[in-house]
Parts: sequence; structure tokens; C-alpha cells
Amino acid sequence: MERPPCCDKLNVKRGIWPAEEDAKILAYISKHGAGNWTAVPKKAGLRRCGKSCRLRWTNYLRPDLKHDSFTPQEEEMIIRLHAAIGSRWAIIAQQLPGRTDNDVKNYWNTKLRKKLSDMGIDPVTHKPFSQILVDYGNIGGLYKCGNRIGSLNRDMIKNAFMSKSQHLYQPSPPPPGFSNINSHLMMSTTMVSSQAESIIPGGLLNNNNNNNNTSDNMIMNSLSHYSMNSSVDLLAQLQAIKLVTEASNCANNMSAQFYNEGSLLSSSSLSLPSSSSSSSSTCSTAGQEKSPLNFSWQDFLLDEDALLSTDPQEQNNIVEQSQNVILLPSQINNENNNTTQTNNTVQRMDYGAVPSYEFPATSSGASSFVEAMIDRENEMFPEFPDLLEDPCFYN
DNA sequence: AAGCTAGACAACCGCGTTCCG
DNA sequence: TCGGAACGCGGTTGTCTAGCT
Repeated sequence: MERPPCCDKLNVKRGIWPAEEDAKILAYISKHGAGNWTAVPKKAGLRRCGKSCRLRWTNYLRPDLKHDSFTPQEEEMIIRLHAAIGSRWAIIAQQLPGRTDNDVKNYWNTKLRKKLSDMGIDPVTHKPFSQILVDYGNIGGLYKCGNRIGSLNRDMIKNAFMSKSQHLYQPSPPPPGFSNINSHLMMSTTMVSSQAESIIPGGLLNNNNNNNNTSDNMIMNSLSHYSMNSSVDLLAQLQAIKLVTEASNCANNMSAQFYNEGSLLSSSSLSLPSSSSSSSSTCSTAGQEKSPLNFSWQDFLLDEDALLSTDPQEQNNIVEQSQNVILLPSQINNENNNTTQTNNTVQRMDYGAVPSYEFPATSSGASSFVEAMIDRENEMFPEFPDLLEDPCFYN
């Protein structure tokens, strides 16, 4: 059934807010406080929709908002949270004081998404493009000039080659200067994605809980804890929360085939709890994209027996263990700075069956890990002139 | 100088959820 | 318990501006 408009659109002003209207809103809210937005236009003497007034206040006029550019730390936080929970901008914004969901969303859409793409990482799934191509099972066709795979564009193919080259070197020790912070991001983000995908088919954050603890509440609790204790890995917590809160649900519904065969199930072949129908339609997270193939991302699964456990103590153990196994890029840098290691590498990714990798620090002085990745990618270019000179990339 | 394009960001829209009588 | 109003959220569109041709 069609809804009536929230206000009379014919008599309502739209578009840019002039300073006088801002002043009216500010004057009204300073006197009466924010709220009851449908009444605000009339009481404040504005010909605006109440919804529009609320948006203007929450996204622009609120005194606690930052209006300067995003810091590298904020950038890093957004990427990590997006990898973990997808485009739930309101939740992400709550972790960034002074930022609104609109700010974060715009920043993601205009800057970060492109940055990740340029690094060879699909910003939707947080998987390397190369892995997506492998998922399609047709990467060999790429070597033909002018070939196109589905909707993949030239940049994606180029990036896929770059990251494919990296992928081919893993998990065996990479050549000097090749396994890098870029690789680390790919690994960490894709591990998050793949684990969530494998554990919770059909989406990373289905609200298919049957108790009073909603996923969002769990996320927020985790984020609050993270804010207080930055040494605890947020993504690991999120994963652990997912394991604990949803493994039991899934365990009741998943067929034994899922575990026995160790293959990723398509969402259509799996029945989630009935309440899953209420899951957010806007959660376009890493876990949603389904590979049509049995794919080696399962190599990065946590121990499956542990997932099936319904013992609260065991689940707590999972949480505790997962908090200590992923090293964030920023932590890599810290560790590099603080360690006595002489080869400028750190051992990480001790994640269940996942082998350890070495990640030499970038030689640049990049201030954010994204910049560091781009710097490293630039450093890599001369090492693979053949790929870069391939006319396929520039058709 | 004019036109075009891409980037940045403000604002809008539709829909799901929550609140409240 | 139900229904309508209000609110919140994510996706999309519109507008402005800087840079390029």
C-alpha cells in the first residue's frame, strides 16, 4: 500500500539550506531541544519537511560534529568495520565521534571504495579481485587480449592480475618485497569475509537470533569494548560474536553435509531459522556473495568442531582465542617498531589452520595503512614490468 | 573563456522499525 | 493487540566546484 507523503510536498521548500534557515533551526533547538521533528518546521517558522529539518540538524548543524577531513585512523576504522559488518553506516559512525552515517557513507563511496579497488580488493566483498576471478573459475581466459569477464572492467582485471600474482605466491614464502601490508589487508579482510560466509551462509549479519540479544546489540557491545581497549582486535571479536551467537542457530539448521564436505553452501541450499526473513535488506556485506564453486576460502575457517559447540565455556574460549590471532595493519607497524627482529618482518595470521605469513613493512612513511598499501603497490610495479606493459590492460 | 568531467558532499526518498495511544 | 505516527537508516540523486581540454 502506498504511503502518504510525510508532508505536503507542494508547499514545502527543498534543496540547499540558507544560513537564515539554519539559524532558525538552531534557535529552535537551543530553546526546545531536538525531537518531535514534525512540529519543528511550524514552530521554527520554516517551510520545510520535518524530516528534512531532522536531517539538516543531525548531519550538519549538530554542535558536536566534526567538519574536517577524515584522519587515517578513522579511515582505517571504517574499512575494518565495513569488512566486518558491511554498509551499516549508523553503527560505523557511532564508533567515530563527530561523524554521521552520511559522512561515513559519502566518504566510503567517494574515497575508500576507490582506494580498495585500486589496491585490487573488491570493496563489497573485501576479497582480492583475483580470488573473485578464481571463484568464477575462468581466470585463464584473461590472458586473451580484449577478453572481458562479465562486468569486470579493465581496472579490476588489472588489479586482479596484480593480486593474482600475490595469490600465486601464497601461502609459500613470498619473494622479497612482495608479500606486504597489501597482502596482509587482503588476508585479514578476506579471512573475515570467508569465515563469516562459511559460518553464516546468507549474510554476515542476519538478524536471525531468537533471544533478546540482537546482533546489533552484540556488535555495539563489542565496539564499546573495543573503544575502551584498542589492543583487542575488533574484527576478531565480531567474528567471535558471530560464532557464539549464530553457530547454535545454524547448527540446528545446517545439514551435516555442510561440515562433512567442507564446502560452501549456496544460500539457496541452506535453511536458516525462520526469523532470518527479517534480516536487514541493506546488509551488503562480505558474506553475501556466494561462490558457485567449492572454494579454498574454507581453508581459513576456524576449527569446525569448535563452531558446533554449544558449550558456553567452549564458546568463551573461541572468543578469547580469536581476540589474539589477527594482527591489524596498524599493529603490524607497532610491532615492527617495537620488536627486536632484524629482518623487518613479523609472524602473523596464526589463525587455526592458516599458515603464518611474513609481512615486511613498507619502506614508505605512509601515515595510514591504506596509504601504506598504495605505496607498497607502487613499489611493486617495477618488479613486474611484463604485467604492466601488457597491452591488454590498456585497451 | 567556455564547455566538459569527475569528485565531494548535501539533501532527498522509500522503507523498515519503534513508539505510543 | 493493533494501527498510525514518528523516527532511523541506507541507497540514490542533485548541486556545487575544481581541474582539465
